[in-house]
Amino acid sequence: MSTTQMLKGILDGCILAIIKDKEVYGYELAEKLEEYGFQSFGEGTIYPLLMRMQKEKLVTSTLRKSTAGPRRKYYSLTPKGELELAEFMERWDYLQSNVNRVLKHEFKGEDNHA
Amino acid sequence: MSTTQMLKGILDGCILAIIKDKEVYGYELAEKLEEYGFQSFGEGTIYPLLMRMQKEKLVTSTLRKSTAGPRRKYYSLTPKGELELAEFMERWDYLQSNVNRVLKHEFKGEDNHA
DNA sequence: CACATATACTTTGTATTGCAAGGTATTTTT
DNA sequence: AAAAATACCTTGCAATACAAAGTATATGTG
Repeated sequence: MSTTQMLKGILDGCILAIIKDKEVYGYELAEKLEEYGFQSFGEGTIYPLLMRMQKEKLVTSTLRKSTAGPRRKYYSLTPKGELELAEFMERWDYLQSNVNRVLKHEFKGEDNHA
Repeated sequence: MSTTQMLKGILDGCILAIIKDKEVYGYELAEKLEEYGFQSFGEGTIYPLLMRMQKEKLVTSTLRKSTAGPRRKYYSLTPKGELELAEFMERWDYLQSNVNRVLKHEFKGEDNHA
């Protein structure tokens, strides 16, 4: 039971959302996630995830020169990725509702205005 | 990317919350979760989880006779379990905020009243 | 009583995924 | 030339939801 486990299947969606907003490269992504309040993510988390998403054709990548190091791999959403993001948001809303209901001991359909 | 993955580390907390409300046995738990809006959970999910939580001393169990089958194993929270539940709720709030911020593209500290 | 059915719990194995650790390559700075 | 920062990749591990198959107990039916 840790924060780590709770990110499973959720980090994907967050990354899709960030990429949709703006083309991003991996190294930059870790920083962005922190700006949104998340803990700091290591590279062992970010890169494999991005590569997995590319394999599933949710994102595409293009290499671009950097002014301060090796070339960056910029990722952007594919149409399939946009669809996946939309589906993720639905799943997330659903999950949120259910968990919050459990924590407040409200059955579905019950309206329990405190 | 599935709903399954998104439950990791969250289902624990939900079960703790349900048990805190009222002593519950495994078979019954699956039904309860559905009442809260979740999909139906198989036994391969519920039982191992309960046993794991007992191993971690978050819950205790007592066998009681049933009128309609073999004895039921009723679970209730230990003080450690209550603490864990409280910590889970904090983690959950935190996660919820962060994910929702990402989905709305609001940085932390930014107030973005539409 | 024998047999089916529903209830109730256990065990084993698998797939997914976040993450640490170690490795490689490129650019700027000293 | 050497060091440091940037940027990406690979391997291996641990946690966990879940399916599948197994075991045992109570009730109901012929």
